[in-house]
Amino acid sequence: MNEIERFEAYLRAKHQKMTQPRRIILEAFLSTEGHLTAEAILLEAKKIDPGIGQATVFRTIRLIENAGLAREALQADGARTFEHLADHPHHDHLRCVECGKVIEFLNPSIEREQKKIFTQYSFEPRGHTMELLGLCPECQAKKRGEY
Amino acid sequence: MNEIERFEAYLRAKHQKMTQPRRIILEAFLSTEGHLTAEAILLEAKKIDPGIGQATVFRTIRLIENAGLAREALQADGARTFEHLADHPHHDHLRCVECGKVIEFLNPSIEREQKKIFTQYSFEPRGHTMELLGLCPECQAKKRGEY
DNA sequence: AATGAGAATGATAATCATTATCATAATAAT
DNA sequence: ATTATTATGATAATGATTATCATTCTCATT
Ligand SMILES: [Mn+2]
Ligand SMILES: [Mn+2]
Ligand SMILES: [Zn+2]
Ligand SMILES: [Zn+2]
Repeated sequence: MNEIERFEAYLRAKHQKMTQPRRIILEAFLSTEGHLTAEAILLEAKKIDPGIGQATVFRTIRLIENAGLAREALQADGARTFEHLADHPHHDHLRCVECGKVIEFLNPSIEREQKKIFTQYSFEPRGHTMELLGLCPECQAKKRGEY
Repeated sequence: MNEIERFEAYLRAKHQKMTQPRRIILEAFLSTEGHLTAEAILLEAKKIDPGIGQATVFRTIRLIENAGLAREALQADGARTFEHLADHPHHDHLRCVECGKVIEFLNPSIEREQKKIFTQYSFEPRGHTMELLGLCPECQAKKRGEY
């Protein structure tokens, strides 16, 4: 079952409707990689149909998220960003505080410890966010005056 | 050196001034525990001096943060929250997605692995955020119908 | 203690991302 | 095809944070 089909199944289960705008927004979103802002998704969707409204993008992103096809990536400054999960297993982020570069990684040992913490406090796991913040090698060089 | 003195030293180093509002806001902030929103800090500060303006609270929080006396706690919904670091070593958070309850913890093994990741990618560490999200025991009980 | 340049304050307006509203249009079950 | 229901998009509203700016406060210097 592909992403579109999964989205349709989700909507059916919720007695909601699959529509042209929703299909277009999902396609636009899936067509890109990385962390997208609602505005970026709107721009991409408008390439397919210029009539798409941004309210619909906000609404549809939430649907896609609830359908389990996307997750919110830790928001940088102003706007929230989202990343889709197609062919993209769980990972966390290492971000450069200077240039914003993002490296995705997965550390099994950390994931294991996190599970232990849920167990220790009898919490039912629902997810986690983790972002490591640092200065990337390039920005370190710039700081040193190597232009 | 206590918190107020550290704040004064920070301001002096930056050629900025210690003022009555700044002192009051810092005191109000320090007088509480937990994760405070700017508005909550304003309310606390107004108990000391009702004339304090909320713009000054926003400005002063940022100063306090840059002085290394506070950090932003992962924002829940709308408003950012801050927690002071006095007598409060580094920790991460386990939050209930239902009732918002927060448990603070520190896992040395995770901290160690995070350092390794910085090293692996040659990033100069600047910090990290981590929040585990789950359902607390009480909210699990409620979900089961035990009211 | 008085001065004065620079910095800070607080009231208010401005931003900007996200939500709410609502009249109109699209969807899907019958 | 009918129709009850839901979705859309334009627009206004919201709410947290920032910017503006005339007035007031600080503090190094006299
Ligand atoms: Mn990612
Ligand atoms: Mn905390
Ligand atoms: Zn960088
Ligand atoms: Zn709970």
